[in-house]
Amino acid sequence: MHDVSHTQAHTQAHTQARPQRADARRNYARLLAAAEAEVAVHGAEVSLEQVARTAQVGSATLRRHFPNRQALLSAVFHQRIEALCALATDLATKDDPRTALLEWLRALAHYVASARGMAASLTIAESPDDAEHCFTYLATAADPLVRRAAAAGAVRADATAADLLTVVTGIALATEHHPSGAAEVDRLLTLVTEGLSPRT
Amino acid sequence: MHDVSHTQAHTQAHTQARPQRADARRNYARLLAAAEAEVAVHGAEVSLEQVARTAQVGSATLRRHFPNRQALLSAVFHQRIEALCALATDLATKDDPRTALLEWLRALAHYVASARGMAASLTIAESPDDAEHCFTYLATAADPLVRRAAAAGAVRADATAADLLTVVTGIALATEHHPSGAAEVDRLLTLVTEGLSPRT
DNA sequence: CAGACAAACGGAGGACCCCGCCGTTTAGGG
DNA sequence: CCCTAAACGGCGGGGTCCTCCGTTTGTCTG
Repeated sequence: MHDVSHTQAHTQAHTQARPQRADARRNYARLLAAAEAEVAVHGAEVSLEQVARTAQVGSATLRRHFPNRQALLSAVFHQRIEALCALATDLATKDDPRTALLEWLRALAHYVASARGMAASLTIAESPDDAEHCFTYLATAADPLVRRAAAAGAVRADATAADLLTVVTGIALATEHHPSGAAEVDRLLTLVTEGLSPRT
Repeated sequence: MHDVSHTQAHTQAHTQARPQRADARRNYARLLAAAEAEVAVHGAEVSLEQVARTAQVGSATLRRHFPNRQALLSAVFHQRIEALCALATDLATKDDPRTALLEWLRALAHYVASARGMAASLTIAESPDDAEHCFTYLATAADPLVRRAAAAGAVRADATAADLLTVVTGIALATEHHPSGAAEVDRLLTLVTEGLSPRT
């Protein structure tokens, strides 16, 4: 199935010994580098034409490697997503459940606030079959962390990893155009973890 | 000066308070009606051309009445904003501080979740001089409510009305493309008001 | 080493959008 | 009934997204 080439192209930034031509690999790398630079400046609504131009590549080539905007964004943020997943599995073994979860949430907030467009890319579900969608990827990685915290009574039992993810990305989205920036995100995160108005 | 409808007064207060020509008023009304319909379908990223087309009006006429996208969105959501402000002042006198605030937050969440594009329009600060920007408008209206709750110890002292507003709109933004919709927003709101992980 | 063939490329072009300009229409006061 | 300023809207330039399609080029094979 043609999906093989796509999956390979997107997620396999590390292992690429596949039936792909050398020039294709080269262009993929140029596109990814250009996309990182452009997204860092313009966020998730970056002009795809501009990315192709920066990479000195035809616009059709970009679309061949990344069929839609979300695919490009996923690739751009893939390393950061991976790092967060690794941190989640790491924290799941150490520390006490509550501080582990909080530390992870804070790391997530930091990433999402500092990388322009990352929060937006976590909310968009563009392709119907997004088994590899960044959001679910992160959610499944964080799930054990949340379950463990729930078991210890550190979070409400009905709170899922997806919920926490949604709240954090939401805060980032709402503060993105906001000048104060990352500091604001951190403040709001503590606000919601402690509770806006907890029952006495 | 302010004899005209509220919606009109809001957008045109700073440009001109003079009596408009009859055709201008008529076109304004048509544009607003068209915008409400289109925004309800396509959200905040609605095509301005499409709005003008639906209103059977030239695109320049739209730009004359609404100099930028945010102005149009502000007008579209003005009634809802007004209603929320009225509710805020109403609740500020009745009920106990905490339930009053919570009720208002819930009402806000409901509005923002049901009206497509409203959350987005609350985050965008397009024009530099937006003293009448919807967000600040709402924030000042909610401020007494928050202060009263803070005085009663129902919210953290460092939480401002703008903070609560940001959190709620953020949740709405993060769940907008999400199929589950308004129910999800409500769930997440209780989650953050109670606290994701309050200290024991 | 020299084809051959599929993989990959990139330009062109259509559809749409935002935006400003500017000539034309028309409402409404004198 | 005019006259003027307010209001209108068409047009064109520049941009993006996206698709098609002819051309180049890597790579595999004989």
